[in-house]
Amino acid sequence: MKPSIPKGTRDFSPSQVIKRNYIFDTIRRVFVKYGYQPIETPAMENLSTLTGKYGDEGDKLLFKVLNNGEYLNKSDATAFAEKNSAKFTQSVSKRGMRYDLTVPFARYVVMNQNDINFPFKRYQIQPVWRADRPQKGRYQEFYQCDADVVGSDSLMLEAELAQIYDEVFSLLGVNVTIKINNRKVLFGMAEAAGVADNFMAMTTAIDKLDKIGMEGVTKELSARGLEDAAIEKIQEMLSVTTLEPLKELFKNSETGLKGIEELEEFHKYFDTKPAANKVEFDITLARGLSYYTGCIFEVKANDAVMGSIGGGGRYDDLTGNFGLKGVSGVGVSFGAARIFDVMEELNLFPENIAVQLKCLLVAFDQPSHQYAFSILNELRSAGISAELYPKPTKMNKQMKYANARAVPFVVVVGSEEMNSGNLSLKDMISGEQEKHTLPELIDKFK
RNA sequence: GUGAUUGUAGCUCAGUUGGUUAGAGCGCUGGUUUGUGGUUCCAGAGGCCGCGGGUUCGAAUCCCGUCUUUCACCCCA
Repeated sequence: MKPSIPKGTRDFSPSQVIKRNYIFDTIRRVFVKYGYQPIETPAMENLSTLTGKYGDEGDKLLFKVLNNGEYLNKSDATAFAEKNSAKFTQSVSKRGMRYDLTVPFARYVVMNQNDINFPFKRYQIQPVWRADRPQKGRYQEFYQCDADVVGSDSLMLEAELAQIYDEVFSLLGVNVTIKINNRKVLFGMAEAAGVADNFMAMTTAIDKLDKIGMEGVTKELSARGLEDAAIEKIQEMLSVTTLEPLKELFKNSETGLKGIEELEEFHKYFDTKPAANKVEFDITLARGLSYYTGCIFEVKANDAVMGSIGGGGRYDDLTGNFGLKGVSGVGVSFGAARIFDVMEELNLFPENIAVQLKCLLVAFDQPSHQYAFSILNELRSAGISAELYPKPTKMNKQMKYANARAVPFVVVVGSEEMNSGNLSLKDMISGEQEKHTLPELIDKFK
């Protein structure tokens, strides 16, 4: 059979994993510095944990795991006859692949609430799965790197998370704009326009502003049943780029004013330290995930065409779904695959991270091969990443292998070297060769 | 889920209006050389032409289905 992998999934070669780990390590270091602790959760969750948390669209994108055993005995024959896939699926699948890291985290918090010391700051770097059609920068399996805090509603945490974004992306060398808005501001906008009932329709429409333009948004809003007068009011508010003018517009919306207050509070904390990247209020930022209730974030790369490479926000009642009320949470997520693509496109990976092997030993014959193995042991004992070609075959072949491995140095060992103890060190870039004793070599490689 | 698009050697791709044993470059293997690679020279291996069906004397080529690729929409990291 011809080997293949499922659509939307990828293999990662050594150099890709090394680059990806470079991103992960950078993110992890910053998370730890800000006091976040690691947890991991299973790839599979009970479907009941996942469904209903991401909206109808999200539910459709959940990967379901077929039950084991004689699952057809217990299946819903009526639903099958009616060709009701959703209902039938319920009867043959009780587990699903996790769709993000936030909902499993909320589940974890509720299950472990007695052992957790609140506020609880955790980070998590694991893959998630979505049954989406693959596209540019979209896969069915991808890594998320999340940091969340639960058990405090302090706006200081929003500021801290924005600082994490700023610090990670400046370490990686990616210029970004951190966009911030507040769901309460969006609700205030709906109230001010008199369309509070159509809040969700309004937010999904204006979220597309940068893509389809004001004209497209107008069309979309009127298609969703909004009155012309309301649309006009919304358009007026969408052109606002600062908080001040909104205060007058929101004078009858308690929620809207609260949103403005929260954003101001955020800035009181955040502005105490200069940031490397721009943090920008964007009233058109809406975000699809329906569990957000307060501040929302989105990060876009300035120098590459790519969807958002990070997002997050505050969710006041995510644990409420699992029976723990009154625990507020806020978190951010990094899209590792997209960050990878952006860094690749802009050539931002450091040159030397892919080269881990310091030197390759090659031997001419069997006695010198064994002697070279003892040299290899010495180098490794000194903490140097080294390798010996497994057989003393033709030099041509061994050198070709060295090239393919992109190793910077080759140590050539033959009877001459074995007798004198002076080893031939070949610089694979310049092609030059010189003799060194073992201690000299160790010194050079360190 | 909707609309397009792609599939031929390990990789990148040719393959004429349907016509005999399907080609190239790179890579790979062996030889040449031989105490030295990123530069030769010679030889060789490797293809259910994505998969299934159909039209035809004859299909890589035309038709249908299916899977896959890429892209846009929906949605989203």
